[in-house]
Amino acid sequence: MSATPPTILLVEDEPAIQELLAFNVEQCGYRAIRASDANAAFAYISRALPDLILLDWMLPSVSGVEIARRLRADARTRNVPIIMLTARTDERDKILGLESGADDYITKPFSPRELMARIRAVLRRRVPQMADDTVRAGALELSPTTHRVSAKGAPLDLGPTEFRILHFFITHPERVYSRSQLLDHVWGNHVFVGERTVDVHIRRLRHALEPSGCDNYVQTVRGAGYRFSVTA
Amino acid sequence: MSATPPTILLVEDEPAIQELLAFNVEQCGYRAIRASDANAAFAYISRALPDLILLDWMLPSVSGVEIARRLRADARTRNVPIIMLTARTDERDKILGLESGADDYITKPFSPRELMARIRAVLRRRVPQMADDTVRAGALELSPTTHRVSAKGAPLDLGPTEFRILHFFITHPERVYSRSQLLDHVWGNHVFVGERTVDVHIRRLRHALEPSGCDNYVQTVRGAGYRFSVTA
DNA sequence: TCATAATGTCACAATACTTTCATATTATCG
DNA sequence: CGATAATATGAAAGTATTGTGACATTATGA
Repeated sequence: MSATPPTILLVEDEPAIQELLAFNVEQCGYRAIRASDANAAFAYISRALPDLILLDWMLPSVSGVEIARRLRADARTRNVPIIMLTARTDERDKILGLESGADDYITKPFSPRELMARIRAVLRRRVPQMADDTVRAGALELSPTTHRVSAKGAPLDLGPTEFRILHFFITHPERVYSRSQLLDHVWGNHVFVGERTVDVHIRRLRHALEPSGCDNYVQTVRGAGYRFSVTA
Repeated sequence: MSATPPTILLVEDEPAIQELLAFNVEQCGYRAIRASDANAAFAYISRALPDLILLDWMLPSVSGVEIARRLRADARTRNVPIIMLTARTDERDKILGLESGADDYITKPFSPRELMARIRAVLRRRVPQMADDTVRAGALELSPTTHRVSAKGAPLDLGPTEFRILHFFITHPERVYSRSQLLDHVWGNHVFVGERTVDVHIRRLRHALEPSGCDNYVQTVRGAGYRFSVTA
């Protein structure tokens, strides 16, 4: 989250604009990957999934719309957020951009501020942990920026790992995550840590939530993993 | 989803525009709920979550931006898509709208076509990510991702095997499966488990379904096996 | 550097679940 | 209607999964 900055793939053929994008993106603390055509873009994507793709509408050979369509067709890349860059402003284009599966679009010339606002907005809804918003669930309140947690207004003392687990849970409620999924999401991809370790940290998290009665938000789903839910 | 049309909550104080929105929305086959201020909106939301919220920027007392912020902060409402309706077009407004967590915005006066295209786009990208792999049969609802089962809305408590059996049944209704076929499909191929074991789990499944009266969905076909069917 | 906190791992306890088995109940057919 | 086979049911034994406390190891900060 704050340890590894979100990676943004820029697909843009004009070097000047590509440079401008990269500068702004990195200015905001994101990692920028450059690609000047569809081939380069897919080459990168096949190796690692970016957290977001900035896609130029007009590209040599394969267009941005076509790239977006292909990304949406593949299960692996289906959920990667896409922001479309376009010079046209008329209504049909907007609609096409949205219909093609882009999460948002922005028209050239764009202001850096607007670009960044859109990037943050898209990241916030697609990768909730990435946005540093204060999140709430039931009686719990967690603020990533101040790194504080409170239950019913009373401050809680959590270790770093418990904090990250709770943050992940609050931003991904109602869904069961296996131990290995939690390891991937909270610890980082493919760590060499035993799965039972998750149990222990879940236990510590529950222990910290116990005084406020919020410990039942963290639910065991036998044979499947854990689920965070405000409702029993 | 296709059985019950998506519900769209309209938060708009001007009656004329509210009516216009409702007309268009219902024209598209959605269900429109009207609210003319923040109180009415939250009153509805506290009872049931809409599939999407159309939110006017300018509202009496509590603004649309403020409403969006509150919705995004709470885990329960965090994932409800929001489209912001605004009369202003200048950049700062756009940014505020996005920062507040809106999924999209549209400026007044809007064309019905654009409005509908945006609604569809937002619904398309938001719904599939949340567990809409939920399967239904009669009064039953089962969601693999949240690992929850409910009958007539009331949550059910099932063991792992019963959960898998019910999942298999709901996705393979109206057909008789022998005990060994069930063992293959639910337990896994060629397990060394006695066939009578199936009976026991069927019994437990029925037992769990009994309070809701759904136990007769699981039917015995003497000499052949079991069949799942909503109709007696 | 030392003191302190955080982390991961293990062993064992506590549960929840599965399977089997013995027995009761029900259906089917002569 | 009775004999027989198939299914239902309850409970006990067996198995797997999860909870928990203690401890060694590794970061972190004064």
